[in-house]
Amino acid sequence: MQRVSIKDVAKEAGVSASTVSYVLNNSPTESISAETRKRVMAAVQKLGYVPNLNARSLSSRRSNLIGVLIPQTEPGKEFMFSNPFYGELLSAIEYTARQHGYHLLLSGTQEDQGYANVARNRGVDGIIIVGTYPGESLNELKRMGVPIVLVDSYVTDDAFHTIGIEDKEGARMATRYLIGKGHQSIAFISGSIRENGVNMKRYQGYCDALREAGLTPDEGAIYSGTVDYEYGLTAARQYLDRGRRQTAAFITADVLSMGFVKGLRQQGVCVPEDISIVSFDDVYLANMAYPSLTTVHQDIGEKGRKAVELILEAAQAKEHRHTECILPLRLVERDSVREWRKSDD
Amino acid sequence: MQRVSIKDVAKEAGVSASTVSYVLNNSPTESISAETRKRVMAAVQKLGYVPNLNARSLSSRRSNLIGVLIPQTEPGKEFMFSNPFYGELLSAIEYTARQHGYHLLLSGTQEDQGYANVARNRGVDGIIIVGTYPGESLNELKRMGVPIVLVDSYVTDDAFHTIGIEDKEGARMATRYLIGKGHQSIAFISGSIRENGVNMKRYQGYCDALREAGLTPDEGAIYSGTVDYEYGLTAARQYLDRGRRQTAAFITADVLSMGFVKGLRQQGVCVPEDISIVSFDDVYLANMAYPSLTTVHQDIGEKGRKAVELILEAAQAKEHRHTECILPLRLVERDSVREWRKSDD
DNA sequence: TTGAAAGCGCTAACAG
DNA sequence: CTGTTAGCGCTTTCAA
Repeated sequence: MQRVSIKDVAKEAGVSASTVSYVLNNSPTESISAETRKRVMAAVQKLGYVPNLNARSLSSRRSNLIGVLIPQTEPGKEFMFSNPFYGELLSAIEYTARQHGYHLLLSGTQEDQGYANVARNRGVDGIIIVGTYPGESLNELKRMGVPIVLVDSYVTDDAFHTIGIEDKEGARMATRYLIGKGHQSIAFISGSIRENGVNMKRYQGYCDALREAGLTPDEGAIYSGTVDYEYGLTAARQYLDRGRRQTAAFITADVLSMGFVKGLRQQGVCVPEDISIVSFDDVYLANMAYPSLTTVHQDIGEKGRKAVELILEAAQAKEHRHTECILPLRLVERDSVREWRKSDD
Repeated sequence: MQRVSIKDVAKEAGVSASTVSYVLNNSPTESISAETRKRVMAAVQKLGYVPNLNARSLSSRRSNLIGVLIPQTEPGKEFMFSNPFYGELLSAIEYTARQHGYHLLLSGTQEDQGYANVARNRGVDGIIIVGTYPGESLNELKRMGVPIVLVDSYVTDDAFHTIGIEDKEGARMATRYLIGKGHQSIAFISGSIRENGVNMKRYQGYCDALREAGLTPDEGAIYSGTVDYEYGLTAARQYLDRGRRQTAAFITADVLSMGFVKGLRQQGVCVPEDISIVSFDDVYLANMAYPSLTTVHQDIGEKGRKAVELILEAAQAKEHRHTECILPLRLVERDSVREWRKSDD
């Protein structure tokens, strides 16, 4: 039972409530005598007082709460984490926030009423949004006046801070790697390719790499669906149905690769013997997989950390200064690619 | 900018603030004329009013917030989700909570100050705790007077509601299955075996099954560490070091199995040819794995849903009534087990 | 260096 | 059926 309030502490310490507040907040404007401070702390200790953060944010207009919005992959589907990427990211966010004395208000996407209310409701100090959202929802949020960090979105609006990775370059790197291994026909497998989305950029990088090598991107080599294991299976089926035309695939997420590999294996097609794969993300799955996945590594932990830091900085800053942060990528070589020579065809 | 308050709405609608409050809360004690209600709703709409939940919970003592406590596997380690089980569970919790108009306050374990403060701070309406915690921390929470649901804990204290699975029976089922396939020497691989923890129960179930079959549990067949991929690798090394004495293993988590299988493969030992495995959880990993894992399936989604429902029910109830919920398990046969005959030895 | 007082935005008796 | 009033627990001028 939360019974003890600041008044109780004040009484116990023989001071006023405001004094207690000063002590607890290390108020910079007011200075408190060491003696008083000690008495107050003693009272706090004795009564086991814990400030009520709701009341605090009501009067101070700071909540020490960060709202986190994670996409619900499929509308109506309850599973937020069909991609372990989100779990890893959320972990990093939670940890960093906690280190800074912030708590997390977690929410999946609310199709009906939008997230804006949730956030306003609770007076969050900032919002971290993962993934791509319809522009309207974002506009709603924009008007809230709290810092917003977009993770992995290419929405360009100075109202938002963004944190992302070199998607295009990463895709280029992956594709070029495959080409370097002798592959001439390379599939592109991804979630939906949307404007402002990461898959669009990755698709561009993929095309760039092909063209650089004098190859022509082929419509029939594109597989696009949702970012989950199931679609990986589906893509495998499609790949087989279309006649196994490519000797390699660049797949934009490790979960997708998992499904793809599995789907192929069910039909007796082997990775990397029959088809080589370079994947993307390097979530822990990539290593667990068999064969372990050669993949474009991104620093998910850093992404989460940065996201929180951006929020915190922005909350401090007097005027809004748009910040953009791009994290580097690197290719991790594992076992899902093999050299392809003319003679293999 | 959250500028519009209940007063603004009241003014706009030409009524008092309390009337607005009544309308918005569908207050059962007060009845409002259809006319007034309409005017208020119109004003709300027009001004884009969203109630401030902090203020609301300050006066009503209900926050519509559920605290969720997820274990940080290793102290100091920032990764909350080294086991996808947590991600799946959290998804279900979040989704269910949202359907009921609740939000989630997410926190990893705070070694230093305990979670009690976090919860009290924010005045959560209930707390869902996943995993096993030191008794002292729980006692602190107990005194808070909000419903608490323990997920997967065998702490027996009427102050808490619990939701779990038939751990012992599940382990027995798994082990018996292996025995049925002709295995006489079966390893037990798990996270730390702690009092009140699930692994203790599973260990018991494992032993029971052995004894039922006239076999004797063997100290040397026990591998116990942390519930993550890395320990799976380690266990594999240990298994090999100890001379590959068992022809099968019951492993208490799919992530662990992933590591174990991988660790074995690195040394050229194959599943199920050289050793059979029955795992536990049936997270999505189990299916992705190669070979896909024969595992004890638990309904993680249901676990999350029930946890939220228990909180909600308890919050409604006038007097505390201890509730306990045990979910059933079933074995899912996949590809990680093979029949073992005498001649194979 | 401290305290009094006002108020953050909302709810909940209690009147009327 | 609706308004008045008094807080919820805290912060924050302003004065002393």
